[in-house]
Amino acid sequence: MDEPKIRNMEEFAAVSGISRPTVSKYFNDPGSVRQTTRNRIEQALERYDYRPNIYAMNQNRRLTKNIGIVVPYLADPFFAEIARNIETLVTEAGYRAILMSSHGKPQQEIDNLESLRSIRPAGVLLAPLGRASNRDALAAFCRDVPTVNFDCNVEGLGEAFVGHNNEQATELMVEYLVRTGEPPVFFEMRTPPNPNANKRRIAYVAAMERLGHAPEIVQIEGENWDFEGIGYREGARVISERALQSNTVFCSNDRLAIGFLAAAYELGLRVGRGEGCALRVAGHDNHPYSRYTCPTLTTVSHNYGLIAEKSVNTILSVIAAEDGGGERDMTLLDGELIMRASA
Amino acid sequence: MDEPKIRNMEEFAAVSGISRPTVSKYFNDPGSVRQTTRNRIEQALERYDYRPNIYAMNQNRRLTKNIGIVVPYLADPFFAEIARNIETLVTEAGYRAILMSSHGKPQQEIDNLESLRSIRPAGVLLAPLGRASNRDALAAFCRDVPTVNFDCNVEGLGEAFVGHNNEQATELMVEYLVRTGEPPVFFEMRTPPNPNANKRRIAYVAAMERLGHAPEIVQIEGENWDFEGIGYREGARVISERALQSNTVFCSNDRLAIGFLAAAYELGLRVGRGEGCALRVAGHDNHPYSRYTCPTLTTVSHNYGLIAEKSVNTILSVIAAEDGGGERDMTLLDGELIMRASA
DNA sequence: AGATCGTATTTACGCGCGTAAAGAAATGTC
DNA sequence: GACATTTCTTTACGCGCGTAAATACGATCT
Repeated sequence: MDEPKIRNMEEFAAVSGISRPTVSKYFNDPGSVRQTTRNRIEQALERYDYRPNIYAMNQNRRLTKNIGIVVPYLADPFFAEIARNIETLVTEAGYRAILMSSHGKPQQEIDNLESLRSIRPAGVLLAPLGRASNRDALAAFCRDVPTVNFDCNVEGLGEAFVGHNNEQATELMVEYLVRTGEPPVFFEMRTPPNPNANKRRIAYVAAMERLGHAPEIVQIEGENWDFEGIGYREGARVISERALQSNTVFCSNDRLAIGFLAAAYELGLRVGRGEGCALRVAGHDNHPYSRYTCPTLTTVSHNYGLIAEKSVNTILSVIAAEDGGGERDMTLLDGELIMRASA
Repeated sequence: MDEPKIRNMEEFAAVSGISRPTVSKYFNDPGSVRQTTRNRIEQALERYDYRPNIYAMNQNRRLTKNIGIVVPYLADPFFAEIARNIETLVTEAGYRAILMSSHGKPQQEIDNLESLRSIRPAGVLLAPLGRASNRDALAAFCRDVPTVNFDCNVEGLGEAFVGHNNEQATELMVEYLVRTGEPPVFFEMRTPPNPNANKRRIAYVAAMERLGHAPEIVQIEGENWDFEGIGYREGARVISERALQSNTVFCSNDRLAIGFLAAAYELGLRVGRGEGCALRVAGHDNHPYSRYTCPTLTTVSHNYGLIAEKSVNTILSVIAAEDGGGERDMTLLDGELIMRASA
């Protein structure tokens, strides 16, 4: 890096011996200029410290190089993990990732999208809150900005949906639990914030009936995203009231299961599949903390990597296609049984 | 909202009956125009859907309204929680928060700062990785951009530091543990990624000596940010090798403790302070998951709210002051003992 | 009523870059 | 070597807004 500070593309073009429009072309797509000129530019880039002004660029470009990522709750390591995967892929594709969390609040979700709208992103990857989401506002946003919906499906939202195959995954677990012990009861919130929960309940019922067992569902109260707290409180209640019709509990998600396990521990119930165990508990999601529960949690894993990859590829191709045309395609990725100690 | 789309500030100024420069002034600071003109602008704002182009604004403004937030590891709910607090305050102050995670990787930390630099933020709130950070690169960034360093102190970095009082907090816990049972051994990583760990070890030694006990430190191997995994693996080793000189273990942080508790559970050790318990385990941080461990984790809490508040206030005043002048001031916020079941 | 002060308006320029058009130069083809 | 083709240069304009300077206006005060 030399001393003379480069102030703008004009000056940089001068020192690299190339015209400004060509330099501009290079920055928009390095492959669009001849190899020899590209070399000259890149040599100059090593000698001088210059980067195009991002605001001036985006002001005039029809499409920015920004991709928004909106998740419902970043303090949940599950979403943090998916977001991390997506962010990496987005960056590798040469885009700038803007990560936003709705913190479980519908208004924040709207605000995030409005904020994104003002930076004119090329595309957005959106994991909606679900039940609490303002559908109309989301739909209005998706009409204006290319959007791929992931994790939590909202009918008709965005150009595509990429998510977890709740049916397959639930069936996998039910089958396993039935095969290895008492048929499970299903433990969930009465009004889950996320529609995945509904899919899982329905799949549970279907799987149980298919296997010739009567489905039993325990629906607990709780309104917010403090799933562990809800699982703990209601788990303790359900256990002490002996409201469980089976010694096997299939929680709608790992966070509820984490709370449930804490409650079981506190009440002195031994959880696991060996003798001497009073209860089997299973979860769903393969949450980052599920391997450190006591006992470690048997669960069904999302395919984190593939969900991220497919989501990013989809939004990139939508951006490249420039039209919102075509069907809204849906991709469901299969889950995998993670056998640990709790069931 | 009426039909005629407003395309720019010129048109908006026309329909609101105010000159464009005055409208510009309004958007930069609504309080800087007369009440009557302000009313007229805000009336027009309700009738027409207009927002200034963010890129054109930032291109010319000397200072943008962006504030960067960089944390070492967002998949850690501890940082997610602090980030959430900070983000909220930044937004309330009328700034746009740009949240970035270094994912535990020094190169990513540099990349984040470089990326931030290109959007010319008014200020940055930086929680560095710590030991692995590239000090020179961070320092170079802080020379150019007003920065407040938080959580993990790097000597001389930024205009100020806001963080947790590790000395006070550690002493609090040591005193409690000594008072209620056997003096604790200190369980930590030999080469912790974060300098807070060093402060805690030193404070532990000092507190033990002050109370007339010989400090005992167990240093375990492990290089990355998978603290639970390290605590689990090494906790299991230490327990089975009977390498602990006390029945009381004070873990350097909650994530290690979470792993340790999982190991103890698996090995059949009962943790807690009642009779029949083989071990007491304490942590440090009041990690969001520490209330759901088995048993629930006794720990020392950060003052999340105050750390966020003080950090944001500091960066705002640095931005307002426009100079990097003055001392680098340090704020340490006291921790609070969180008594739960594990110790 | 005139003087005074705080605001608003008018005019004008600049920011750094995208992009279009026309012509020049380099490259590839036979 | 002549030609077609690709790529670069030159020139020029526009994007939407910040901001400065000079001027005009209105409210307030004496």
